[in-house]
Amino acid sequence: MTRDRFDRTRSAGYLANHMARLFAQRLHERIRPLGLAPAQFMTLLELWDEDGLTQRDLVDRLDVEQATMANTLARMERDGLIERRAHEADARAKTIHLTRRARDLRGPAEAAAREVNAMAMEGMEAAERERFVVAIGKAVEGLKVGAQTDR
Amino acid sequence: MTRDRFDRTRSAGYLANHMARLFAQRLHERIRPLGLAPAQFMTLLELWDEDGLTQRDLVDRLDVEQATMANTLARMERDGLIERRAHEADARAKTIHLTRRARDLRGPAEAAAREVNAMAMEGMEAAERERFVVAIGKAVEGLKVGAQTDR
DNA sequence: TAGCATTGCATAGCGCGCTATGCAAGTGGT
DNA sequence: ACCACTTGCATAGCGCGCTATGCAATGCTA
Repeated sequence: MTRDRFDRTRSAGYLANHMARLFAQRLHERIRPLGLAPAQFMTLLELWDEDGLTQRDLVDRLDVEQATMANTLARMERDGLIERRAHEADARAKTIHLTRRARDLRGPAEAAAREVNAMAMEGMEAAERERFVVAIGKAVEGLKVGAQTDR
Repeated sequence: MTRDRFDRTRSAGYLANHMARLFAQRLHERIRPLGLAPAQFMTLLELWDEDGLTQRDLVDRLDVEQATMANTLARMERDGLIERRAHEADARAKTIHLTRRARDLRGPAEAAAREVNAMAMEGMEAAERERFVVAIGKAVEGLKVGAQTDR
């Protein structure tokens, strides 16, 4: 018996990838004039809320690998968005602090992100948007559970 | 007046990025044993359906940049998944053909993808899953419309 | 307190998005 | 036939995911 052909246009995974690429493109073209890239914006969202976090804190909150965050922070430091200072109690760690420049970008950058979110959900009613966000959350949970736990 | 704080856990764009990373991770860990990476699998989905496409065809169907596809195809050729032959009518173009090895991977690779999709939608009812896929489609449309058209 | 495991971070290497370029081959208009 | 425009592809360079390593600082425990 022949299996159904795999239809990428109905595959949640394929669609999720496509959607995420488009989100990143629309966001990037709007925040590039500010000197920002998507992962930097994501990182700033945390730091705008709470300054002085460690790399470890950011890794935990944003769910990326430590090496990924290390590189993103290196680019942000290079671009004058953050400074790293010695941690008070732990000589291994460093605390991350925003520069004036980074602080000033909050308004325009968040506005850009809201704009992109609005574009994406333009064709949905309020209740539909709500369900959409909830559903993505469920998918995230389902996919997290399946992570390799054996390390 | 102070704007609402931007809450990433309720931002469609942030969630979309997170979900897509998780989808890619789960898929990759399942198809890595087959010698495949996610973008290669995506490309194979088209070629399993129709062999002998050109790079241009793949770019149009999968909505990635030409340069991205060129690199993905180079890796696939290096890994013995495809061969490129001279196009019959156009000396600039090449047609892409699957190797035996690539053809044989269809079953296990598609099974892996179905498995990951199932994980993601485990916590949803049938109707909810349907709405989810439809909603992602709407988001894709909304985000595509906003693409820079001025080139 | 000496020794070992854990933790925080950096770095190398690779997949895969993107933009920007460049070249050769095809096409259309005069 | 010629020239300009377009089209198909390759390449360089960069952002940002990932795994795998390595090192120094910390913590735990015998």
